[in-house]
Amino acid sequence: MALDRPYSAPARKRGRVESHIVHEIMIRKLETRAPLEEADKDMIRALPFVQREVEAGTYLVREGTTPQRCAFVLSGYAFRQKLTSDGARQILAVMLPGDFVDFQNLFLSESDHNVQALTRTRVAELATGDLRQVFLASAAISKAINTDALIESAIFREWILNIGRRDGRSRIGHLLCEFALRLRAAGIAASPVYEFPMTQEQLGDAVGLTSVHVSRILKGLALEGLVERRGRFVRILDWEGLRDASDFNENYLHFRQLQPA
Amino acid sequence: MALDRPYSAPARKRGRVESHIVHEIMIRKLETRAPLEEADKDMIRALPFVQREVEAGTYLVREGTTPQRCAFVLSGYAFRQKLTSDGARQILAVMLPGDFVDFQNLFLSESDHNVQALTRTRVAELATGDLRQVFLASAAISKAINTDALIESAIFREWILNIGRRDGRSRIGHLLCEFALRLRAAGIAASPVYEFPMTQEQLGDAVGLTSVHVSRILKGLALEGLVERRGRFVRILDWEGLRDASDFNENYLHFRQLQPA
DNA sequence: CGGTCTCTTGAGCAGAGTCAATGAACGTGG
DNA sequence: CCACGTTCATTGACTCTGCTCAAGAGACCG
Repeated sequence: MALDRPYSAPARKRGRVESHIVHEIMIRKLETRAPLEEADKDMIRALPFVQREVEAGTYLVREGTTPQRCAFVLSGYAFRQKLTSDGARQILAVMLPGDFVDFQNLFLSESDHNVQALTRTRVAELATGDLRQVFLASAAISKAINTDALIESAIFREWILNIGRRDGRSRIGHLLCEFALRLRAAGIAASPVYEFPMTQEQLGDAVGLTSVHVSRILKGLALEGLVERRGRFVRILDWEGLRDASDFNENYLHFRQLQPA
Repeated sequence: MALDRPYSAPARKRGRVESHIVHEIMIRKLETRAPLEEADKDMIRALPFVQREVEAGTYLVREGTTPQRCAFVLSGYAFRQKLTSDGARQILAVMLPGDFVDFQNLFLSESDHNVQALTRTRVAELATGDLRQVFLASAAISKAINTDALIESAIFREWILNIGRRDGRSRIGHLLCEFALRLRAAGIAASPVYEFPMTQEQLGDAVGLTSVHVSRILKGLALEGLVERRGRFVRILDWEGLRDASDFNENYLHFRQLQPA
């Protein structure tokens, strides 16, 4: 499989994000999860990191290992993945620019799944130990990190429902709706009608279908005028129609998740 | 459906756990997630709670509401659940005695799923606001709560893999293996070979199958000598055999999850 | 411009669903 | 303590969604 590249892919120089900007992007992300004081922000600004660009397929976390670094996605996409013993792959989550990859492992000794780059991806890597320290040192940051992990959990739950109880057409549509809204929330796409680079095999691995069946479903959705297909990109044409066809309700994404007091 | 009882089922008096014991049980649970200082334990001991026993089917959390109380399971079982628009139910998680029900909603304003009692269940209910306060006041407690939520996330991920990429027989077997180990870890069953009270419809809703098909699969597993069936209980007879047939690997349960430093 | 991925399409198959009817188990009230 | 109603489990017959296998066509990249 083309996605099985070794861990240390060559870092690239181009596209590098200015160092102090990286910290501000991280802070902006955490502030969407919980309000931060200036002192909290300074703790984030003090975190050292290494920036690198990795090829599609590069492993960022391997199942069974203890992650020493936590990547923060600057550009490109990454995904969580796990295999059955007979080699079937299930994609568990997709991470967009502005997502921290490894809050899920922050206090667990061994990762229970793999994380790979979906496309060529630029990440800033923090030391997991540093992250644990700021978690323990600041109540506001621990709240933000915890909230972020809880929102990812909410998405896991919706995926269980999606895969367990919806038919193929709804599953695919639901996934596309989710990406559209998350891309918009991350400031990557201006409208909910957008496109996303994933092969049909990857789409299938994310919703528990084969690539052959995904191809047929996408063809059907295109014939209905709901989506448009161009290579490994899918574009949503009719947001309302796709949302209705997919039983999609955005509540689980918790865009307005801050609890009252 | 018999499970649709109103929120406030009558509380019962019998089986009541002595009040100070409840706090110690909570502390013991949190200590399996992170070490606590005496000061942390005292904060837990200071938390007021209400004890009540609810019938099977009673809702502990409703989707779309803001939970004001967080239940802690003293005896019996509870489960998370979510419905599609055409009424199909997916069970997302099962909670055992010693589990906190609502860390998943601690910092989210609206619950994205329902929680119901699976059997008659005794719970201690804490005020969500109190819990948030101790989270913010103690780094050790916030670490314990966060770790607990991360382990539940790890189980969500495994369920996505289970439902998305395993056949019916493995799905059911996998679920039974998981319960066996979690029951043992919770000190409820002495060996991994134990039984669990769930109807076949509930089993099906947990793994994305119909009750009819679950019935056929259980019959098959019984014929193979892997499990024994008695009414709504299933008992594992051949642990090794079932584990192999189910592609089960306990790593995702993170029984030894405490990270080094 | 050749090789490798990816996508498409057909044909046949099978795992799981649906519908329906019967039987067993259980809890409760008379 | 028995009768009854309800819930749960079982089984058969039939259907269908989604899988497998396979071949060929694009598309993309170096």
